Amino acid sequence: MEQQTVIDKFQAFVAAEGDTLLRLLFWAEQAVAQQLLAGLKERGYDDVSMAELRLMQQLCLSGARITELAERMKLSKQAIGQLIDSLEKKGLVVRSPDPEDRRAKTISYTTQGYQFIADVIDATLVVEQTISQLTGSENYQRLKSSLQQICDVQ
Amino acid sequence: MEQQTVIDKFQAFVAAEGDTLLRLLFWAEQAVAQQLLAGLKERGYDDVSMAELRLMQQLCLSGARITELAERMKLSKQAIGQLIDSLEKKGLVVRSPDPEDRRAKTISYTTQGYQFIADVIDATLVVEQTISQLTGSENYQRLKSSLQQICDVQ
DNA sequence: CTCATTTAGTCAAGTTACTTGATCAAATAG
DNA sequence: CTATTTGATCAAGTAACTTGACTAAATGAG
Repeated sequence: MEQQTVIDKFQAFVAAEGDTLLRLLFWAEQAVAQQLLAGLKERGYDDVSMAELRLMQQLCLSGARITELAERMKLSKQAIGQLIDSLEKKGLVVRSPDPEDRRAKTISYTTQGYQFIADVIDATLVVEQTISQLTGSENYQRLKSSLQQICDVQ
Repeated sequence: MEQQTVIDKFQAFVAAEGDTLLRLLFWAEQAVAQQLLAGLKERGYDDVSMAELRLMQQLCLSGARITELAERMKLSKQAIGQLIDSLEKKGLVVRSPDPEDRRAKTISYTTQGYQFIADVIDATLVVEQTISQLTGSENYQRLKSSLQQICDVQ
């Protein structure tokens, strides 16, 4: 009976507050990722994983060295190296020697990789517009800025 | 130069719209998960993974049979079975024969599992309160309901 | 009632997305 | 100029899944 109250407590919490923030974030991310992957499939890409996609995006936004990518994505250099291997095999990126540091390598898009990223942006715009219409654009802006605030804490 | 415009386009999008919704969801979830795991560590739990934690929560909210848990969590029955194995080894749940169906098994918390879930609820409340103060409680409610809307589409 | 089918769960093996530890060569600091 | 740090890689291990094959129990149709 002490035990039952614990479950009751949680269920009452869920009833009152709606689902847990963490669960909502998890499922919302799953849903949006699914929509984006579907959009990419329509555009002819069906063998790129979310991990690879995240790296392709990060490559747009920050430096092109493995060490920097690892820092930004909060992963080990080895993890990034493996993802680069995979993207290289798929013909989306290439490693080339860094002119400023002979230990380092610069990661850059192939022509095919640029096309891919263009399609990702396109598909992303569609997904974001759909969701903006769903929530209302005012709520959508607020949603994004609240999420940004949560990220900024770390 | 055609290629450069693609990156420019994305960077312009990011500059104008803030980060991508998907990236924000990803990083926000990471941040909140980290806070919750830290809270659980303070309460003496340091060997429970997020996958296990999600299952422990789901067990509160819906039926206790592997098949139903698999449906709710959108995972295979085998995946749930493996997580149950692991949670059983940690002493948090037990399998017992289902009285209504001799093929089936009922998953229930051990005493230790109930205590764990009570601590999860406690830690969750702290995390949610912290974030609610960060965003403002009005924004926080809007955030949750927008996320719920996004989840409901699927 | 019986036989065919579906359903609940498990076993085994494979994949993805990571991790840690060791190593090597190049850069940098004292 | 030597000692240390840094950028990347090799190798091996783990977590969190997946698919496919299987068993036993439930169900439904004739």
